[in-house]
Amino acid sequence: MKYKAATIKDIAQALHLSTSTVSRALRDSHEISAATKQLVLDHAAKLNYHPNPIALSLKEKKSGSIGVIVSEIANSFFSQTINGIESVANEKGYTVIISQSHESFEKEVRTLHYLASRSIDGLLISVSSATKDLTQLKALHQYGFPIVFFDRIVEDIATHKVMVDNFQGAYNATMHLLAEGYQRIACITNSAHLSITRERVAGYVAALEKHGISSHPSLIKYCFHGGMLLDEVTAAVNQLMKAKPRPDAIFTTSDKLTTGCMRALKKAGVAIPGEIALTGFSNSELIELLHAPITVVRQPAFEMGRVATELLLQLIESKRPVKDFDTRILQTELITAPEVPAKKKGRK
Amino acid sequence: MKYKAATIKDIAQALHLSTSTVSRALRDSHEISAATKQLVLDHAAKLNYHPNPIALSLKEKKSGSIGVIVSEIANSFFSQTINGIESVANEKGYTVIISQSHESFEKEVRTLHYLASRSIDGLLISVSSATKDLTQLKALHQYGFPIVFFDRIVEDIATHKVMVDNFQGAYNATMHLLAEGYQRIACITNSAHLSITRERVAGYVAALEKHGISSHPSLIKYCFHGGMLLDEVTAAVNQLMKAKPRPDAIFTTSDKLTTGCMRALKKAGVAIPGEIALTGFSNSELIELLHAPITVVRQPAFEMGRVATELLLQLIESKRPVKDFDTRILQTELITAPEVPAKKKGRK
DNA sequence: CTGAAAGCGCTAACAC
DNA sequence: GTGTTAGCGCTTTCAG
Repeated sequence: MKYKAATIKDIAQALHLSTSTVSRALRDSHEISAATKQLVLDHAAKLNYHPNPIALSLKEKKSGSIGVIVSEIANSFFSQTINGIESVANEKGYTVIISQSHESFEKEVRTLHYLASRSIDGLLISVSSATKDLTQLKALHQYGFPIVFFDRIVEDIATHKVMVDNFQGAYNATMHLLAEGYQRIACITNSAHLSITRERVAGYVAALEKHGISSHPSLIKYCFHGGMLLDEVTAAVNQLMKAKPRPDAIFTTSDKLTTGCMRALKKAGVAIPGEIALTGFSNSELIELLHAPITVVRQPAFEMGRVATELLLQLIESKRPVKDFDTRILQTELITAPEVPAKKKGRK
Repeated sequence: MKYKAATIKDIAQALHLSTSTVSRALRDSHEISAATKQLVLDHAAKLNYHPNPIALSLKEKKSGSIGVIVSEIANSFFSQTINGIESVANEKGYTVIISQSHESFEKEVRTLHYLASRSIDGLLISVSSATKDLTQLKALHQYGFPIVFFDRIVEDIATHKVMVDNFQGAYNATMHLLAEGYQRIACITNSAHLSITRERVAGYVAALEKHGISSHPSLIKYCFHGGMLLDEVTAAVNQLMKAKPRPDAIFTTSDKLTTGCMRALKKAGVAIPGEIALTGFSNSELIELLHAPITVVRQPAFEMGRVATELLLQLIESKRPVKDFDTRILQTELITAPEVPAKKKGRK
């Protein structure tokens, strides 16, 4: 059962005009008499006429929609980013088509093809933790297809990029743990493929070194699936718990890892912050309600979405090929948990 | 800068064939010789040809996309539902266009027009808490436009609907509180416009009555914005805290209200479950990590998304007008929190 | 087996 | 000021 919309032709026939006259009247062209315009407008209203965007797209060779690929919308960081994306896109009359990769490379590629074939005008993407092969993205990019990366950047594709100062965010978080007296700080992080992983781990290592502590590879755990699989995080946590001497704190580099880690610690019966402290990246709004209201690194997600979308639309609407690309770095915020007296330990 | 895709015409010219032959070859028509087919297919591959979906849509008068309107994707329940929707839609080759109403009626109407004008083939909607005027939805529905309601149903529009047994879910939650010995149970709920509000409140009242307790209007607080505004929830909580005698438990009827209530109680310095117990609808995965791991009513969100989408596609693909509509009722699950000894009080 | 032509809804030269 | 025509990419009669 189909909804049959009124077309310009319907109006033209009813009014004994040509379609072009109607079209022009509708677009308020100066070469149409006021009388005719009124006639057309009235009839259009009566028929509840709406231009068919598909026909328009065919003609203009643009669809008015942009694609977004994130790993998971059920993730505070991404849903906040999407809100930012949506706010700019709607403002400018674009539709947003959201797709999830669920941290699977295969799903990402499929989605990519799908979106590209759905004739979107541009793409915003935060690559999956499993993405190591960039063939598809590069091909698309080489065709001149507008792409903007956000959060999880791909370094060797030259286009606009938006991210936070990952190094600094991780550095601050680790420094915070050090300042509280923790000394043996482990790190649970995402797939090593990701730019954010490298940068965040570097920040963590730098903070340790600043305190004269050398990082230990066995205390850095990479989760290939970025915490999508709880088992992976649990395994990492359990290994850390068995290390001798046992770490007294953990730094996690993403939302999913932070909550996954809490879950694993809870299951293992390890108290936070009593037995081990935890600090990590997270944009979850429930953090303050958690059993252990930990200190978190918060990213300006909404802002990131806005900026990325502005850059993308700029790319899309540019008349000539853009050759000069921006990399926008936003700042993170360290939201410190209320002091838990029992937490202090060690020297200092 | 635009990506110029190959068209059937390009292939036809290169091969000195007509566009219709190419078109047929591509669709593997039986009336094309194997040789020609091979020729066309090879060349199509070489040119990385992909049919233009917009041209197809124009012709077929269907876009292959469905619209979804929810209040907020940054809400566990809705993001899980969307995953369910996506899974069915992708399986069947449909694109999902997600829009948020942010619990605003104006935004919802704007979105509705927008989606309708973007020529989506059908709509899945969970109305906003502020929706009281159904003119737009009814108009769309009367034109024969396929719509399926989920979660927040609109009763007087005859189409497929998917929801949980709200009455039973609320009843079970309230009975759980009663069984634990709480007697003066308040209720913080959504806008009174919503079907789910009425049903959940009814379940709550029925449970109380089952225990010979009559419900008291002053203990039922309606939040018009469904918890989108924390102030609204805070005000409700504060009023309840001032009631004499003070309630010993609160039942909340949605995700946003449940967490909002926890936030408000925390700010007011009221301990859960020490000073007041809390139970409510929630699909958040962080519940078990909360300071007070409360008992929650969980909805089969993913499943709800799947079912709703199946019904919608059925509507879309039906040859003749559907007159026989389903209302699918799914069951909720009561996830009880681990016993906190201090919680028991009162008789029983 | 293949081609020519029309049409989906709309806009934009190009007439008159 | 208004009409005619062509064309966006594709499918589909209708002819050969």
